[in-house]
Amino acid sequence: MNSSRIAPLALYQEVAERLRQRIFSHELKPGTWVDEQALAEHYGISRTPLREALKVLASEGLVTLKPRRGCYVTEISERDLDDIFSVIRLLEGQCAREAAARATDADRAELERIHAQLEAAARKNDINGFFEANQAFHRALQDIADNRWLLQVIEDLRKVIKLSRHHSLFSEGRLEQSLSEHRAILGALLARDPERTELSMREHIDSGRKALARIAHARSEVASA
Amino acid sequence: MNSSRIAPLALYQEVAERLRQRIFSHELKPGTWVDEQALAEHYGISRTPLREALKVLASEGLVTLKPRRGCYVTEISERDLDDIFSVIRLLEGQCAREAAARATDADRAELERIHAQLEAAARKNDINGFFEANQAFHRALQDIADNRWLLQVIEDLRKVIKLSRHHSLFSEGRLEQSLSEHRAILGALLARDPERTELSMREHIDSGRKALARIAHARSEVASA
DNA sequence: TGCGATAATACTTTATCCATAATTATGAAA
DNA sequence: TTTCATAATTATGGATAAAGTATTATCGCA
Repeated sequence: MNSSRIAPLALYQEVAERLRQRIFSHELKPGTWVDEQALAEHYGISRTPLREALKVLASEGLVTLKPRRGCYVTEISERDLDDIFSVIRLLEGQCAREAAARATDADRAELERIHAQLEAAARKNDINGFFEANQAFHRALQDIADNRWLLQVIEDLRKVIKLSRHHSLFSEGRLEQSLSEHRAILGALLARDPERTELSMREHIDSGRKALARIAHARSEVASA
Repeated sequence: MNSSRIAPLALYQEVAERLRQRIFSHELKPGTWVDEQALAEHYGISRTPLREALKVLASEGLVTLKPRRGCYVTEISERDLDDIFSVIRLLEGQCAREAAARATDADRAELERIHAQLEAAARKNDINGFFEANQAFHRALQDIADNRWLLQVIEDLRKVIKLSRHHSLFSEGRLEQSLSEHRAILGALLARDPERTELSMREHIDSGRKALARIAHARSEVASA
């Protein structure tokens, strides 16, 4: 990313971003109460920008504001994950379809370049590298689809998914599976087949959900053992 | 709606709702600057809850906050409308599909009851009544689909559409057309055909977009004359 | 011993004040 | 006369303080 910021972002935005990180890293656990006063002291700021940040996070669904009761980190159930994935599947599918329909030759070349990074990371079993390239690929598709409202909605929902603890790429064999799904998506797109691109993407998302469910299942097995 | 509120909503929520109304009614026009100080005085409150309300509206996309530059009512282009409708079409389509798959007999009866109100309003050429029944129908479908994340996203996008000035039902012949589309949706749903229900809904949304475009076109004709 | 009421404490909420940054207007110089 | 620079004014963004409400704990009465 670009660390040089033209428009110096407001304090509440800075705070919102830091809180997102802490929530995603589960330093702030789902269901726990957010102590405004302690947080404000911790960051060395007053409670005003902190509260504004919490309003933003609330409308992103990351925290839940209970009037007169304070602020709690949102808890995401398996049911929620099912619901969210069923929406993302639609949206990213549409994204892929649009991208396939609109991609220029330059776009296609860029996607192939990113996919090559994905292949390379997979060969080295470099999970972080794979994760990065994966994100880049999806972001590139969104850029090509060029619909800022579609993008916005996907981003918001993806943030919520991040609340769930696990990283599906750590699931056994998930990396190889994800790679082959990406090959299918790219193949369909390069073949200029929007319909097939959309279907491949939907399968990819569905498969991501299943990987996440496997981890959750494995964890609950361990917990009850 | 239920006017008896158990949890007394916070002031910033009250303010946010009032501002939404003023934005939707175009008392606050798209593109115009929002004068915090004047608004706070107008409502007889301090700037703090007002600022919190603006943060909420900003994340709904109704206003745009420019750092150190203040707050502006979002302007929606025809391009934006195209983009937003293409997303809503997907989401409401999915909603309809899910509803068709899950509806109980009681649900079906309720939908028929609401549809009857729609027919009645159309016969009386009661645009407000039609509008209300229409909203009720879509809301009922969302309730049956029972996916709070899907619902949330649809609501947010619908709010943004409301920013555009016009009411598509005022378009010539739109009321009858909308009614017949609703008949198709209900028919498919009662026939327990999720696929056809989804397609009917998509056509309904597309047709709504076209009606809106006709109005915008007619307005620009008038303006240039 | 249990339940209810009252009081106290703590946290959310709102208001006021202050500082900083941006924009506009005016004056001077070219 | 036009442009650039500087100063002043205005609005945003942050902090602190005060008030109101909710919850919890303790005490008294049944």
